[in-house]
Amino acid sequence: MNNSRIIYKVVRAYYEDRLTQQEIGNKYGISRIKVWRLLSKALNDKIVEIKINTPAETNHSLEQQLENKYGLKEVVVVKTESDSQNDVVASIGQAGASYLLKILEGDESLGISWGRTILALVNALHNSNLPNLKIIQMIGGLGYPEEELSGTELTRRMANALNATPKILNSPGIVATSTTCKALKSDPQVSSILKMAKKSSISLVGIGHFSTELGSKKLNSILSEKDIETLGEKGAVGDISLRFFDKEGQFIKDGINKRVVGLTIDELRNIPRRIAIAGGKHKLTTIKAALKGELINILITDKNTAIELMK
Amino acid sequence: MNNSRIIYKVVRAYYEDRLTQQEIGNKYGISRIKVWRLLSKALNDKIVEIKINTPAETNHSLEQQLENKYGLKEVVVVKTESDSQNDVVASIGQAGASYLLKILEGDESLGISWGRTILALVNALHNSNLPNLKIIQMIGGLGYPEEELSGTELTRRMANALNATPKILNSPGIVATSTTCKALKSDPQVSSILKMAKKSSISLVGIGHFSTELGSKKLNSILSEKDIETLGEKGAVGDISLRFFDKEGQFIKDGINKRVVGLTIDELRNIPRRIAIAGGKHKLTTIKAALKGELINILITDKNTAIELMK
DNA sequence: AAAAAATATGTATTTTTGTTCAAATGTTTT
DNA sequence: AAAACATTTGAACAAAAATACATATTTTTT
Repeated sequence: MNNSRIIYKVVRAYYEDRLTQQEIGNKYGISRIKVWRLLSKALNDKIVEIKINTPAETNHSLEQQLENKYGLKEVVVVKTESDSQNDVVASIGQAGASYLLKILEGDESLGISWGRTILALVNALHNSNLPNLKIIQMIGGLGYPEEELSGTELTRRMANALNATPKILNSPGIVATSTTCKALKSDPQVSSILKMAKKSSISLVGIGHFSTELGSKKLNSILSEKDIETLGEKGAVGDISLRFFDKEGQFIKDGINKRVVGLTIDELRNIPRRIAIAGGKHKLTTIKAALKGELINILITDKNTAIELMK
Repeated sequence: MNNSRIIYKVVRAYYEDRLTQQEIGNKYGISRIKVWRLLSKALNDKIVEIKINTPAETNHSLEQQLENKYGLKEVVVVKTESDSQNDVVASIGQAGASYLLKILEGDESLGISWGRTILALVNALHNSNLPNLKIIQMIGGLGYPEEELSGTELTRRMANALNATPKILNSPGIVATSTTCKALKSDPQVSSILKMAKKSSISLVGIGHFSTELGSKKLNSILSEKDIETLGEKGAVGDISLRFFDKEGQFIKDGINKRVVGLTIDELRNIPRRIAIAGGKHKLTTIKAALKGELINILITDKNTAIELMK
């Protein structure tokens, strides 16, 4: 057998099956020393890579200050490498993943929304084994389904990583007319998931930034121009699972609410532990609003945002 | 010192600095056996993770058939796990990364475009050390600059991973008027980068799929509706670095070409080694067209696409 | 505060891994 | 085809890591 093929078998046997070099040698009929040489080569050629997961450094005093100021159950403040949106998202995603793994008991329901930050969290999750945990998609599909960050994909991937059960909401997140929406909501498949979502003990959401300008690309492809206009006029600054609110965190009443397939704002607010994961400069006003409206009670954010929130 | 802090020091010392457990024990004043226990714990708690990079399996006979049929310099055909766009992109990205590392001599210029597939490639790159390599951004910034897949970000990240020199094109990829475009192109900063790009010995591009329908979201946010309409009328099926072509791979002449800050189609075609990385069902026609027009001469794709291309 | 239980630590021993060196095999040059 | 050179191989040894077991320390319970 060719070296280049056997090296992968050896590497697997050593690191995954935890056999000794001698055992591997016997198994494949090569000398122990050759096994060792293949393993060295693998390390050298980066066929195996060793990754050290340094935990995000947190800032305890800021966390407590924020908890007190806004009356939150828990706050996680991570120091970020740089202020670039990419870094911030990756860091809070990682911190969010650790936090989640820490608090999950294994026998509960977790409703999740969607977005870049949640994607980062999912990417940072280590594999775990929580077979009695349900991951529930709280909002219908948004964006393009082939995208990594579609709610469905995120739900599936998260459930996969945790070895939990995914509960997929088989519906678009927002539809053209309230009639369609009603019809969907009365569909047994959809309604059963929404019922479950409503009873979740924990929710995990991103906080969407709203602006009538370009730049809020996320929404541009989802909402019509007219929707954006009316929401803007009514003072929307952001959304959680497509429920929009103004800068005081007050819910915005609008026809759009009758076209969203997902939990209502009250149902969202009724979930006992509501984790939001959001950070970055441009989200400051929106996060503040969500806190004021008590839409969430657990916040995972970056240090800069935390400092600004304390001002 | 607290366990939870020292464990990271120990892990670093062991895996990064390659000290023995005894040496680490002496260094931090703890017993060798305790060092061992910390290391076990680290492994258990996934503070260290061991990643095995299985190379993408390739299909040699298909590769050769494609090389012959289309007269290509080289073809890489990867087997993918599933047909989902995510999987395909990740797999060809990985294969592209290996291919690139294999062919790079270390003393050349590599022009790159942008897109999801190139992002996947960059993500799959191992760190390397090619200080004499230049990574040149061939097309101005597109999409939202804070996005991971902006050309600038990709160029920077790739250069970073390879320890090469990034050459950033400080300009939008497409502008509103040909006058602006001319002005930009005459800017010394921009023109010097474009000159370098033109002389690259290798180019690495994605193949953009064009359609007048929704779904081609990539372009929707970049081109105006009018642009899309006229391109559609002229039979555009795709683009490479925003140079559009029809289903025969023939370049589409249109006013839009005077508004693109990037290499011209001829300049692109003059680069000796033109690597395209693209796959997935919906890109079939577009890839075929690019091959017919000899816009590329090296192709990295997935098995399904390869089979379809052979029909 | 004493007893019980759980957790942490260290010594001694066994097992596994890493290194050296000389012989064997393969490759290139003349 | 022989010589010169490079590469691969495995036995023997040295070094390091893993385990078992006994003891000490801390935490929890009574």
